[in-house]
Amino acid sequence: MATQRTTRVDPLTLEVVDLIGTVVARYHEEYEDAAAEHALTGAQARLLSLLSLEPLPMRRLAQKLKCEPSNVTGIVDRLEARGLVERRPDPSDRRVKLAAATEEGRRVARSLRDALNFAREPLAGLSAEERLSLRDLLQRMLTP
Amino acid sequence: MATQRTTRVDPLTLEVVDLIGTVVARYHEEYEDAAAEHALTGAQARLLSLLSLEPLPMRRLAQKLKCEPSNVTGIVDRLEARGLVERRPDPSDRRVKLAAATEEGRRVARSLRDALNFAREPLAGLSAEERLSLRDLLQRMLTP
DNA sequence: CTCAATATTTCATGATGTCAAGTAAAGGGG
DNA sequence: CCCCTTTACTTGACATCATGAAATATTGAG
Repeated sequence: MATQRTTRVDPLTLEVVDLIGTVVARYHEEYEDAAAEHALTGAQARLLSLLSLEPLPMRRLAQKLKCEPSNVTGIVDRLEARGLVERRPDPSDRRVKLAAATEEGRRVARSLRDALNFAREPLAGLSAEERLSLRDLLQRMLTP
Repeated sequence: MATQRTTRVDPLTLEVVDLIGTVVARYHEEYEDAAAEHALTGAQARLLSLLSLEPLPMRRLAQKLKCEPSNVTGIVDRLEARGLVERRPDPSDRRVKLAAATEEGRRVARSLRDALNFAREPLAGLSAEERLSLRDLLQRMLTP
């Protein structure tokens, strides 16, 4: 009874899983740090990045962030109080409010993105061929 | 002035960065889901997983979780209230409190780990050779 | 027009996180 | 031995994030 379940998974897979865990931890740390340098929380930075591409209804934001709409209300409130985001009426549906990044908001989002790209320079240590290989492996991992 | 900064980064690198972002999002989602199935939050699951290996002083937990010690107090409080973790005195230093997983806590941690390994099965779609290749690429990415 | 469905907000609640202040113990220098 | 600084942990106050339930406004179907 209670045979060792760990023996079912080969060591190489465990090693790769562990490495991915490390990548995830590193990524998050850098994201939070970059956000903090702009006096933003992680959630605020993610929302602002989404809005820097295009205005979105509150409901769509909640779907993209995988959280409740009532939560989005608070995050947008705080960004709006700082002049980074504004609410606009949707001409085609008066129930809907479109959240949109202001000029200042887009500026901050751009700066944030640059900081992140800089932080991710570790990729530069890989040759073009290796990056191609990494891209293919990640793609196959994500679309089974 | 203000030359396009995006032109400095090649499209392949951006693509890989984007894929990593997707992996990170997927990983987090699955981790939170697995934790929620055990009625744990992400933070509680991470802390319990650490303690399932060995008891640790509160201070070390804060370092591992990259947060303030006062925060760890609350998380351990909640896990202790559910009988998954207990505080023990450190014989060699009476200031220190060692947090340790209980028998039940270790059981939950084991179940959580199995659920995660199951969720990460996408790796199974890669051949041993490909997993080796992925391991090497990730390692080189992480240790520049 | 009526009524169910949808979009958003508000409120209550809990978890997480920070910071500052407090308590207790360790450890060094006189 | 007695200060005095440092260290470990807890407590309290506060902000953010997250959920769920209830309220409001609007849409759109019958």
